[in-house]
Order: sequence, then C-alpha cells, then structure tokens
Amino acid sequence: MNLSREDRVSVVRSAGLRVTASRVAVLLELSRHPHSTTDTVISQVRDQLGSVSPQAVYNVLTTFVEAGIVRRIEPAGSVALYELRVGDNHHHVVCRKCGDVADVDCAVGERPCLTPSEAQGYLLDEAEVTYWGICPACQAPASSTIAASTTPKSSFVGSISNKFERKAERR
Amino acid sequence: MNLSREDRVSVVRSAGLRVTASRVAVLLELSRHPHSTTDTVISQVRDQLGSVSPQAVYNVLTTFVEAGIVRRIEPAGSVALYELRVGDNHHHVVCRKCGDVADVDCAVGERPCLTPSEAQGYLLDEAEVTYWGICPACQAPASSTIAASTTPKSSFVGSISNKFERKAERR
DNA sequence: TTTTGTTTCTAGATTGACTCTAGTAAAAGA
DNA sequence: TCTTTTACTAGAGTCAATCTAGAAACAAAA
Repeated sequence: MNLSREDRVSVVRSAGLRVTASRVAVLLELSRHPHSTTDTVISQVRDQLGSVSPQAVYNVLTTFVEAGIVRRIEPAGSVALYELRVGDNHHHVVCRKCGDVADVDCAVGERPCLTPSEAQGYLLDEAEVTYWGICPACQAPASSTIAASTTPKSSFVGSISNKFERKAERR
Repeated sequence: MNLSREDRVSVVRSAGLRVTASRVAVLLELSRHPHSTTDTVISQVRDQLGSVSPQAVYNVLTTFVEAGIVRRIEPAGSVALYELRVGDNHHHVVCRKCGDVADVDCAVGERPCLTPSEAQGYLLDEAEVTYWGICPACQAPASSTIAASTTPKSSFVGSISNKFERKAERR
C-alpha cells in the first residue's frame, strides 16, 4: 500500500493537523513499511527530505498516535513500532528469532474482542493479542534468506529482552 | 503467597542453580509482590540483605527467567515486570491510568491458547493476551484510594509510552 | 582441609530509546 | 501581508538495561 501524496495530505488535514513536509513523509514511510521503528522512519524521512531532526519524527509519530491515524505497538523486547492500520483491532505475530512482525486479522474486529471470565473488577476496553512464533524465513533450516542465513547470536526463545536482530534493510 | 526460606532455597536448587543470598531474596520479593519492577526488587532485596548491586539483581532475574522459574512481562509503556507464576499461561490486565497489573486466568491453560485463522506461515507457540482497562481503584471518581486521589498528569488512554504512575509503595 | 575451577557479585562505564526545553522557523487564518 | 499558533531544531538530560574487568564466593576434587 503506497499512499499518494494527495491521500497523505488529506489524511493529515482531516485529522485536524497542519500539513508539514515531515508529516507527509512519515505517512509515506509508514504506508510503505508497516511496523517501522522510529529509527527506520527517521532515516527514510531523511532520504525523502534531506534532513529532519530525530525529535521532529518523534513528535510526528506521537501526534499521529494521539490523533488516531497511527497505531503504536510495543512487542516485548522490541522498541516501539508504528503502523497505519488503525480501527480494525487486528493483532500481531512476532518472530522470536528475527523480530519480524506481521498482521493477524481479528475474527471479531471490535475491541475488546476477548473478555475473560473474571476481570478482577477492571473495566476493560481492549484485548491485545500478540502471537509468538517463528516466521517462514527463519523456519527454513539453512536457506539463502537473510533471516535464516544469519546464525542468531542469541535466540529470543527463553532469553531476556534482546532487541532481536531485525531484518536488515527491509525497504 | 509468601514462600518459606526452605521453599525458596529448594526452588533455586532444583532449577540447577547455585543458592546465593541475593537469589533467595529475589524469590521472597517476587512471592510477596508479583509484577515487581527491577527497581522494586532491588530496593526490597537491599532491605533484606543490606547491600546488593543493581547488576546482581539484573543477573538473578535474567537467570531465573532463563531457568523458567520466573516469568518476565513487558506491557507496552512499562518497564519489565517479573512474577513467579509460570507454566499456566495466564494473562494480564493492565490499568491504563495507574499501570497496575493483575493476573487473569486463561480458560485454556496451555499455549498457544488461541490460534488465528491465518498465521501468515508463522509457526506459533504462544498467544500472549494483554487486557487493557481501568482498575477498580481508578474507577472510583474521587475516592480516598491512592490511585484515584492522584490526578494523573497524563492519562495513558491515547497517550504515548508514558511509564504510568505506578501505585506508590505497594509493599 | 586445601586446592582449583567455575560461577556470581561489584563497580563503573556505556548504550540506546526516548524526553525536555528554549529558541527559531513555518503554517494558516485574519 | 501580518499575526498568531503550531511545528521543528539542537542540545542536554533521563532512565532502563547492558557490558566489562576484577574481586569474592561457591562447590567439587585432591
């Protein structure tokens, strides 16, 4: 999914936000690469615009999340990831080896899509599901894919808070 | 749940680990306060033993998680939390206002307790569910409880990566 | 008991994501 | 075009967590 420039401008404007170069650029990057890290977004926006301060990108992402046009996820052991798909309450599956993230549709589609029998008195509004497993690339024993050819320094299974080795250069 | 000293020693030993004062002390703290942060554990262990380096506690927690006798969770926007309840695949509910965490039983009890209709080729082994809502204390409009009497500087709802205001002094 | 090898702990520096602040620049309504 | 509001830059700061080297404690063998 690659939003046109007009689409991106109108997304920003209809969220009640000023249209700036960095905001439009961040939207392009997120439409190209869902589940981007702040770091990736920064370097991609720099490629588009020449120079942008890291803080500007942090600001844009925060503003977008608060405006509801971007969703932020934080799988355990990972830095924050951002995606444009909002409002459908989909879930995610994370690879324990390489940290790759993929979307998983929610059968219900509205939150909370699950409710426990005993909620301890909490007023629930969301059930966030994170599936953990091994991605197709990392399942291949010694194939030529990037993810599988790299012997992980440490497997995420049973290990603590490593930041995965994110698939390099996913653009 | 307050494990006796003998219990704690035997938990450590039967995990194939050396019995040290800091390990036994960490277990006591986790048995008293599930969902403790590293910081809390450090100060509690210091109370017990006099002085322990932060790194020692980090080491102990990491070792315990790798040995499978402690579970580490990382709700979005929170630092790592540790608990002794392992192996029953229970879930958690997190308060958006104060960050309080409570256990929620899993109806299935084994992982993965959920499987999506389409897993994108991933080999799944776990479905981690985090329920989000408002805890009983924070629901009370202006009661005398600690959590409710403090007007949050920023609500977690719709905000980014704040670290909550964890309930002070839960010991 | 002493020795020896291994594991754990201490102390201190380091990393990395993220935040805060003050001043400057840019956007949009008047 | 002017003015007000909002966004961006630059730089320092925070904080959880990690890394490393050396000292201390543990456990098994001699």
